[in-house]
Amino acid sequence: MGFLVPKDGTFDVFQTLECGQVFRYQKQGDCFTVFSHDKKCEITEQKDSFYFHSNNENYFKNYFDFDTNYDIIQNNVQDKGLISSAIEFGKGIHILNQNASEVIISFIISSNNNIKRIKAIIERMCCHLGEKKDGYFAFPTLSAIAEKDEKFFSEMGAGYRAKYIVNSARELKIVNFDALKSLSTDELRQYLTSLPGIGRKVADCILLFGFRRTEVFPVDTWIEKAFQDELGSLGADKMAKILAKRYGENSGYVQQWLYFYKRSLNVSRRDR
DNA sequence: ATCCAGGCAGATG
DNA sequence: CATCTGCATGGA
Repeated sequence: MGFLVPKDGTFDVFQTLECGQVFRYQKQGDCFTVFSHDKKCEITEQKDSFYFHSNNENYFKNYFDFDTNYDIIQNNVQDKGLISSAIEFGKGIHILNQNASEVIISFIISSNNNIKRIKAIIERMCCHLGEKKDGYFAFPTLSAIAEKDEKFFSEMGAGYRAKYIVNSARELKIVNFDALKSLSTDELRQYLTSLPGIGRKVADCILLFGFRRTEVFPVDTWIEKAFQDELGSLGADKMAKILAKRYGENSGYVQQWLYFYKRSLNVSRRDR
């Protein structure tokens, strides 16, 4: 139950998992374990290939997005300077094809929070509320979340976001996600921002990571600082519109390269 | 002790 | 429309 991906420079498991798009993974030595919804995958780095081991091989072949040609995208982004440095630094990043409801709940938790704590909150939620699998817990379903109350998620450490998690889940559990996927990006952003705890930035992360809308450019505190010299102190919202227009369909990729680059230079390795 | 972390909601000009 | 403030929590 496994497959090999050769190290040809177009994919790197460390960069892909550490670039901030996913929170539910672990690293032990040269082995990564990733969880998506109710599924698990172990990735071992070998001399000249990555070995993927899972009971859901096809799911993770799609999850890790091996059908996108990242060389072409990188060549199409012709910026010099900062962007090209960021691409060189993170050229093995793939944008994952994640479970949409997991992304929504995870990024509600992410707001005004740090990655280490986001991961801990999500892990506790899975242990207490997720379906028990063989040796791990699934991400909680929207229905399971909706049955709990605000106090429960406060006890998970979610802070003031506890009520956002419950109330958004209670709305989302009756939503047809196939219908959401058929909406335009602007329509889908408008719907997402109507949910409690979801503003422009969280919505853009959900659009990119949960619905693969690569024409959005999420602007968080790191990205905002990276562009303040050039664009000044607009708000994050205006900056997101300007950058999405500038980079078009490549926005999401450029954003990930930049985020990973800037954050890696400023965050110690222990803070993960 | 103050600031910051993948910001948002609500109140007020 | 824009700007301002409070907010849970924990690490630096």
